[in-house]
Amino acid sequence: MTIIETPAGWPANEAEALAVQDELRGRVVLDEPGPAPGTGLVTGVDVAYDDARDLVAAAAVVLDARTLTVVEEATAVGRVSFPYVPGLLAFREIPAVLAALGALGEAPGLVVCDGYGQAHPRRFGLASHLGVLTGLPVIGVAKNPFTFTFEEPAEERGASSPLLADGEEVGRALRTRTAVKPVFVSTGHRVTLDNACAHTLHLTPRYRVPETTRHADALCRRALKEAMA
DNA sequence: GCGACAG
DNA sequence: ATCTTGTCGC
Repeated sequence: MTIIETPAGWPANEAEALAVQDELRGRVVLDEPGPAPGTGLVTGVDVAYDDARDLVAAAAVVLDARTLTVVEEATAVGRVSFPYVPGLLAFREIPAVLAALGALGEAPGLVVCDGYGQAHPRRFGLASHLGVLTGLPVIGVAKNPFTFTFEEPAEERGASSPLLADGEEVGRALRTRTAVKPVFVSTGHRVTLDNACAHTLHLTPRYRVPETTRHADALCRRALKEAMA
């Protein structure tokens, strides 16, 4: 369990955060296919909060992409560095996520995070921001549609429908379990949307949300409780 | 202007 | 995200 340090020059308010998104947005890479699904390593990251005590805990869980077994885990705890503001989630989560990723003893491979990447009001959600700062391939799998409207995908697992913004497909509502509410996939950095959806399906052999986020979610909650005790 | 809004 | 009991289902 390492300590989270807020990066120097981290935005102190919404105006500064918006300026940072504007500045970094152009560094996103969208023309790389990304790693092949089912090969190499896949790392899930997630963050838990206790705003009353100003505490935050993050977890990074590395899985073997082929077997979906846990290969390594890392956690980090510290103080909250930004409030939750829709559209600025990255500024709240990234310091913690970077600390957890940095505590790993090996390269994370593909990173899967909760939230959006390109499917974002300014095309620079958490997954894209994390990708630009780390240089790693990153995708975002969100549990809620945020501000996007979408057509209900067919009932079968694997069915999807586009998330549109200005007529462009910035993400997909993807059914990972038959007859169950879809998840919302978008690419963050160095991965194609098709590939991001393929990865998401590989990571959901049994539950609606990816194994990576299930492990990371459980671990960061555990880390937060330990930090309080 | 008001409400909605990833986690 | 988080506050929270029981409950239906595989």
